[in-house]
Order: sequence, then structure tokens, then C-alpha cells
Amino acid sequence: MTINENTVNSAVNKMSAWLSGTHIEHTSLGHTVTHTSERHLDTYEHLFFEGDKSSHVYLVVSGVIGMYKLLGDGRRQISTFSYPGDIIGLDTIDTHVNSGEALIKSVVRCIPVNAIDKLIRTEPGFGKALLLLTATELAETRELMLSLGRKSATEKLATFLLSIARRSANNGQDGDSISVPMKRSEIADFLGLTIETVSRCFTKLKVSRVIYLKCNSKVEILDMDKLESIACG
Amino acid sequence: MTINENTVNSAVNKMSAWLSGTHIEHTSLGHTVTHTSERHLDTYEHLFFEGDKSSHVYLVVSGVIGMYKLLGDGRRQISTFSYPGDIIGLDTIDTHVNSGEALIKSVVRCIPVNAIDKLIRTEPGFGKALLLLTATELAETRELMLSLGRKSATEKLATFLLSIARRSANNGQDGDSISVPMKRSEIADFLGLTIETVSRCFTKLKVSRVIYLKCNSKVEILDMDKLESIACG
DNA sequence: CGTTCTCTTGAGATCCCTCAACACCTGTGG
DNA sequence: CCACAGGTGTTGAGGGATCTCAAGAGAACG
Repeated sequence: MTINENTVNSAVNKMSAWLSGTHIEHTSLGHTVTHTSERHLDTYEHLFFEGDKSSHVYLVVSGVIGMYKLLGDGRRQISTFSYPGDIIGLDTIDTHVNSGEALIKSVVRCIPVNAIDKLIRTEPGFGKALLLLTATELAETRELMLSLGRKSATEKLATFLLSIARRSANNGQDGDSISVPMKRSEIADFLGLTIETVSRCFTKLKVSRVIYLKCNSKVEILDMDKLESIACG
Repeated sequence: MTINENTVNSAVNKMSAWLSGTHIEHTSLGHTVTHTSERHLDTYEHLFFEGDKSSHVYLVVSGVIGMYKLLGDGRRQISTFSYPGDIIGLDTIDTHVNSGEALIKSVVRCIPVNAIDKLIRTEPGFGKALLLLTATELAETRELMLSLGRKSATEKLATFLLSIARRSANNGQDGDSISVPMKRSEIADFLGLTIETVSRCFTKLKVSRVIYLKCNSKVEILDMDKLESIACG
């Protein structure tokens, strides 16, 4: 078996199918899958908190979930934003190591962990697909570390906007006109900056005609080459 | 199956046994396992570079391997240090996303990826153990992001020393007298700082009697409570 | 006993943070 | 319709943590 990007995409698709039940109906696991349920979250509502026992894995159906950790004095680091199709809880062994909060109204499908265990034992390829997804998430997280540890504020923001643009393009949407559903404070906590610095960097990119802001949550990328060269230093 | 820290430790042990062959001898996979080989690395020798096709997964036998990424202008971010017992390549799908370099003379066992695939298909529990390891590594990486993004220089160094101390204690060694096998420049590239700042923070911890330096690679922790309170902000 | 590499320390520069004021938007109630 | 309040984003001024540049101290090695 050759493993490449297509394999991963296929794993993502199959995974979504498995977890939302379309795959499973035809198997002996139909019973288990009827136990999955949807959960609707309002803006700022939490899916779970750091330290909670982990009972489920979640498939994001719509909206955006932010995963974060806090320091004692309130400093926050958002480790990832989870979009529709993403799976939440792959970093979880026994208890949640992050808190998960809906940034906007969101819907998730809840899969009990014992259902996951059962799928691993009984569905050929499921465990492998889960492993590929987790490996991909690990690789992405380490890419982020490069941003956090070694890039300047503007480089961080450019990198962030590019990652959203690429995600958009991968989903068949326009990669040049992107939607940024999170607030400045959430971007700041993701990039290890303050809201003021994020705002100033947006202004800098605006003034240099690299981006155009239709509104605070709609960014048009005017000069993709320049954005990429800023992002890579 | 309840998943907790013991499960993970057991997974690590079993994984090491599987990959070094002691488990496998008794199975039909003895043939495959004879294809694993050891590789000896000198200080600064690379195991692989970012972008290389990934042919193997590696089990660290001795020494320390640093995994890192570079920006175009030479800025470096080390994403993890791999110690004996650790597995390298869990973040890898098709090509390596990091470069792997030996920080000191090291030995690794090389397991071809197709052998991994075979083990997943034939050894019950192997895929699950691999998934647990990858999930643990993801959780640890996200913990690091909190350090990188939100902690001060001294807090970062304290956190780093603590993590080494905990690893030592877990291996049955003295957690108060730890070995720091990496240079200042490697610590700096791991914590997102400069060597000068790392040096100054060492001095600060020394002067405030939290640690004592026998030599540059041997740190004695004099006040564990204080070190922990510094690390958590 | 030089040479080289690493680490430490100091002085000044820089980037980002802090604090503060204000602009903008939205919803609410008079 | 306007006044007002609360949330969010922008901009400015000043300060501080870390970086840069530079010099020198230690350690390792032939």
C-alpha cells in the first residue's frame, strides 16, 4: 500500500462515512451506530473542558470548534480550529488535554469511544484510517510550532490566512476570497500574539495591498505570491 | 477497554518488543522482522531530511535524535527530542515533514513501513498501540504549543527542565539530578529563543538557587516546587 | 599551547506588549 | 427616531522582554 495525500483524503472521506453511519448500516455494527447522536452548540458553548473524562470522539458537522489550553493566570493558547469534516479527540487518551469551545453556532456528531474501539476491531481499514488522520494532525501541529516559535507577527498572520485559503481551495471553494469566522482575540490566542498586534498586522497587509477586507470576517487575497513570500520569511 | 496512562505505558513496552523482534519471533512475521536493521549515527549525522520519501519508522535504541524544520533564511524550530524507546516517524505519511538529526552518537532500529503495515494487519493490538502512541505524541506536542506561544523565556526553560526531570523519574532514574544532553543552541531552537536568552535564563535560575549546574549538561534541581511554580506561570 | 567551539555577559536596538482612547456596530429601550 | 450601552476592532504612545551585536571566558582537542 502506497501512502500519499490521496490516501489521506480517502481516509478522511471513509472516516466521515463510517462515523456518520452511511458505511456502517450495512454491517453488523448498525446497532452501535444508532447510539451516535448530534449535539448542537451555541456560540461560546463548550463541548468539553480540559481534564474532563473523555467519553466521545466528535465529528464536526457544521461550525467551528476551537481547542485550547489555559495557564493559571488566564493566558490562552488555541492549538487548533476544527472545521466540518474534522475529528475532535484524536489527541485524547483518557481525559481531554484541551478544552473545546464552539466559536460560532456548531453541530457535532458524538461517537462513543467504545464504538470507536469496536470499529477498530471489526472494520478492516478503520484503525489504519484513524492512524493516518492522527499522523496528519501531528504533522500539521508541528508545522504550527514553526510558526509559533520562529516567525514574526506578520509572518504568522500571513501563514494563518494562507492555511485558511488552502483549506477553502481544497473544499472546492474560492481560495482567494476566504471566510475568517474567528474574532481577533481568537486569532491572537492561536498565533501567540495580542489582539492589538493582530489588528496592526491586518492593517499592514491591507495597506500594502496584499489583502482587502470586505468586512472583519471576509478577506480577499489580492496578491497570493506576496502573501506566500511573507509567510515563509 | 479502559484507556489510561498504564495502557499507554503498556503500549510503549509492547511496541518496543514488537519492533525489536522479541514479540515477533513467535509469530509468522519472523521473516519480516529479520529485515529490520540497526543504524549507528555520529553526532550531527542526519537520519533523514525534510522532504525525503519515508521508507522506515525508527525506534531509538540509544542517544537522542532532534526533529526540526527550517525556514528559508535558516531559522530553525526543533519540534521534538526523541529518546531511547521513542518511535520516530509517527507524524509521517509519505514524505518526512521534519529533518531528523542525532544530537549525540545514537543508535536506531529501522523498521520498513511495509513491515509496519503487515504488523497492523496481522498482529492484534498493534494498530491500536500505534494509535495510542501517536495520540500521546499529539497531546504532548499541543502541550508544547502552550509553552511556545504563551510562556516567557524563563517559564519556557523551567517547563523544559521539568519535562526532562519527569522523563528521568519515569525511567526510574533520579528526577532531581538530570542530564541535559543538548547544547544551548538546540534548547533555544526548541523553545523559540536565542542562545543568549537561554543562557541568561539558566543564570537566573542558578542565582535564585532553583537549580545548580554541575556542568553544562548536568543540572541538579534544588527547589522542585519553585521550578514547577515558575513553569506554570 | 594555539585553535575552535560553546557558553556567558554586557550594551543597545527592536519587536511586541501594555495601557489608553476612540471608532464602529448592534441591540435595546425611551 | 435617537440615546445609550456593550462588544469588538483600530490606532497611538510608551515600556519592557527578547534579540542583535560584540567581547571575553571556559572547555575540548590535536
